[in-house]
Order: sequence, then C-alpha cells, then structure tokens
Amino acid sequence: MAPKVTSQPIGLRHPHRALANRPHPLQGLDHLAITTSYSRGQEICGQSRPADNWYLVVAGSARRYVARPDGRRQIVDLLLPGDFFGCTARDEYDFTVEAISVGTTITSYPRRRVEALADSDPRLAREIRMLVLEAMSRLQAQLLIVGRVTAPEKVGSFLLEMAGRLSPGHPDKVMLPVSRYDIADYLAVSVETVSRSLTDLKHRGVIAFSGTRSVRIVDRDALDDREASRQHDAPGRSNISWRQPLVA
Amino acid sequence: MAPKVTSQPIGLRHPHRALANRPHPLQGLDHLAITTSYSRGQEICGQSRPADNWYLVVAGSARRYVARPDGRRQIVDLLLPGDFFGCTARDEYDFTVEAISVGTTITSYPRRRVEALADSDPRLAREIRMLVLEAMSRLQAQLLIVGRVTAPEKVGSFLLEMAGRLSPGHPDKVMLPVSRYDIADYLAVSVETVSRSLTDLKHRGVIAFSGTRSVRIVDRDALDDREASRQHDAPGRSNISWRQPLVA
DNA sequence: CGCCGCGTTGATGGCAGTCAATTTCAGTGG
DNA sequence: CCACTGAAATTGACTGCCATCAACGCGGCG
Repeated sequence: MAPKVTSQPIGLRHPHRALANRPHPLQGLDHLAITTSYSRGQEICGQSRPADNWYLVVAGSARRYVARPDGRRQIVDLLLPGDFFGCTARDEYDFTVEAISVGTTITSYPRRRVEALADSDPRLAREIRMLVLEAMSRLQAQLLIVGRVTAPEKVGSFLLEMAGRLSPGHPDKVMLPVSRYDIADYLAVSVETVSRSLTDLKHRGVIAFSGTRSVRIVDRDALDDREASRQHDAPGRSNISWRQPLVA
Repeated sequence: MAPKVTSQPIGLRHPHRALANRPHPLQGLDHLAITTSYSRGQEICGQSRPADNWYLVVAGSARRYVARPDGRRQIVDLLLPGDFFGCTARDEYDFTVEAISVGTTITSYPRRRVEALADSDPRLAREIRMLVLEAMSRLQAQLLIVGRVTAPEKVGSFLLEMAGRLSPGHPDKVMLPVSRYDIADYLAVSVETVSRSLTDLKHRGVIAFSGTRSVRIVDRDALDDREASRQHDAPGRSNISWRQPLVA
C-alpha cells in the first residue's frame, strides 16, 4: 500500500530542470529534507492519510487531485519545479498527489520538525507563508480559468497559464508536461472537448503544434482575456452594473 | 474614489453575529486593528490597489471577486465571520472585496506592522498561517463545486457548503446571505440556471423554502457527492482506470 | 405611484458531454 | 530493426443541458 520509493536522499547533482544547486526555497532545511525520485503515475501522498510532510517539487511535474465518489477526478493543482504542496490546515491530506513526468524529483520535509523550526526562525516562517500564498495564487488562477464560459477559452487561458509558469523567458513556446486527460481533469471538461478546442485554436491560427505536446503560441492576444470582449461587440452580461448605484 | 467608511474603530459591543467578545483569531493585535462597518455593496479593498492591509470578517458577509475584462465577474470567495482575506503574495490586490449584508463589520490590520510582529511572535505567525490555509481550503472547496458537471449539482453542493459554514450546529437550515446573482457568479453559471436549479431541487423534494433566501435541506443525501453515483448506475467516466497499471 | 433590484419562468439555439470508431504514438519484446 | 500492444489523441454523430433573450411578478423605497 505504501508507495515504493527510494527513501534514501538523492544526490541532486543533476536535477532534470530548474532548482539546480542554485538557492531554492527552504534552503536552510536541507538537513531535514529527503529528496526522492518518482516514476510516472506514482503516488507521492494520498487522500485521507496523515499529513506528516510538506513537499517541494525539484524537477519534473506532479498533479494534485481529488477523487470524486463517482469516479471522476478533479485536478486542483499542477505542480512544477519550485512549487510547494502538502501544507494543510487539517491533520489529513484531502487530496492525492502523483508524479507525472519520468524522473519527477520531490523533496519532503517532516512537518512537525519544520513547524518547530519555524517557531524559532521568523525568516523560515515568512518563507513558508509565501510558498503557501503562491499555492493559493495558483488555485485562484485555476478557478478563474475553470470559471470561463466556453471550452476554447478555458483551454486557451490554460495554455497561457502554463506558458507563464513553464518558461517565463520564452513565453510563446509551451512544452506541456501533461496529457489531454490531465488537461481535461484540470479544466473540468471532457477529453474530447480539450482535443476539439486545441484543433479549433490551431485552425484559427492562434496556436501551432510541433508534436502533440509542444505548442507555440502564435496570436497571444486571441488567447487573452480581451478576446471575448473585442470579438463581437456584445458586451456580455455583467451582473455588476446594478452594483454601482448602491455605493452612492 | 476612496470608499467612504467610518474610519474610526467601532465599539464592537453588539456585533451582528458571531465573534462577539469571545476570543477570536488575531486577538493579540487589537491595538493595531481598525474595525469598520460597511454598507451593502461598499468596497472594502480594490483590485490593483496596494495590499497594505489584512482583514478579518467580524460580522455580516462579503464577496471577494475578480472583474473580467468582458464585464463578467468571478466570485472567488464568500467571506463569513471569522474568515481572513487580503493576505497576498504580491504587492497589489488581484481582487476586489465588497460587503454584502448590511452592517458588515470587518477588522483591518496594517500588513507591515503585523508582519514585523509575526517575526517576533511565532504563535502569531502560526496563527496567520492557519488563517491563510483555511482561505486556501475554501478556495479548493469552491473549485470542487465549480468543477461539478450539472448545474443542480453545483447549486446543491453550494448549499451544503454554505450550510456547513453558516451553522455547524443546525446543518439543515441555511439562511443565504447572498442574492441569486452572487450565487451565479460564485458558481460561474447564469442567474437563470441558479433559479431553475433551485426550483428543480424544490420540486424533487430535496430542499424546501421559507422565503427566497431561507432554505431547509430535506434530503441531504440527494445533495451529497454520492448522488450522481447512486442515482443511475452509470459509473461515470473515470480517466483514472488507466492510471493503475502504470504504478506497477 | 413609479422605479429598480430581485427572482422566476418560457422559448430557443449553440455548445459540450457522451458513445463510438479510428489513427497516431510510445514502449516492449521478439 | 521491426512487429505488437495498449495508451494517447483525434474525429464524427447525436443528444441534452445551459446561456441567452425576453417577459413578468414581487417588494421596497423615494
């Protein structure tokens, strides 16, 4: 039942991407940390298990999701190098995290020890707070994406989000680490709709492919939020207009 | 432009609901706090304004939302007494918060001062972390609700969520503090769909009304997550089955 | 009384979920 | 190197749900 992991710390000499030996978050906790490599689909932490560890992605990617009783799953975070997870208000995880890419490398920190250490090191406490706030920022960004109206809009803003997170330097080249199924469960739409939206965007010349998971953003403006407002001059239903007079 | 608020601290002798003089979060910061009453629809903090304050709801309710360029708005948190907001990773708020109920009372804390204080008081730092984690938990719960398939499911799980947060004691009586429009913008569906879903649930005997905003949950199981899986024996599409063999 | 916020109901078209079939791709073992 | 296998991805056909437009009832308030 327990995930079969190499529970020995790993050298970390050649991490696959990012977070090389450069300074990374939680640098001062290396003596408590255990860095592990996971294979594709391997579980890192599981729903309704004691939340005894906090985690930081070193390389690769992982999906944080909630399994619904009806068999569906809702991905509630896509984790990339530098992303933090596992820190919850409760005693048990209310989600599952699985590695996506091969050679996904993740550092785990014992919660009790780190909390104790944070009580004596304000800088650490502040750093943890920032990591949690960034996780919350990701969650809000996802909610804004999922809350969009049409499926091409969701897929489009998903691509923009991934582009911004994967390669802040080259913002028009996206190497998706996830399958269409993962995108579907992230956006709460069906796989077929994801596929159709992507081909739709391709035919409209908004994006281009070089391989199924390598996307180039051709027309960034068309993917942007402004699209819906400029495309057709229909102003969209606001639900806000009636708010203004109340403030007076 | 600045919200016309009574910027003097208020006595807090008779807060409308909850958080009476009983011990509340951030108790030790009363000397820094400013408690203000807001009227319906009044802005508490605004998008792209410097994030200089953290806030705690004392009484009433508020909506945290993001205004989209096309005029829509997405509510990303419904704030009830005891809820914390305004703590962000960036220097500017990326959302707006408005009071909903009349007499909404909110305590604001100067960010810089509190952060400095947290650096010397680990208990305070830990308490802030817990408040942020609870905000994150609310966000994840909302994402799970918005990610559901049909509109009645979204509305139903919204009612359950509100029931759990509003009155942990009487979990079958829900006094909604929000309008149908707010529910719609919270669930990312149209107002009409919210109304239709509610009447649908009423006709199916799942809920009962005593006034448009007073709901009684009659059949809790029918609102639960299990509904979709038991109703019809269609197992739903999983996207998970194919994961299992990979772990081996 | 009339205005406006709020809530509901009806009619209709378009989009997306579902079922199904096919193709492409990656990994494995011969 | 290639055949084989199963997952990943795409495309098509069809149905049902939901967004949209429209109209109407209700209640508070100036």
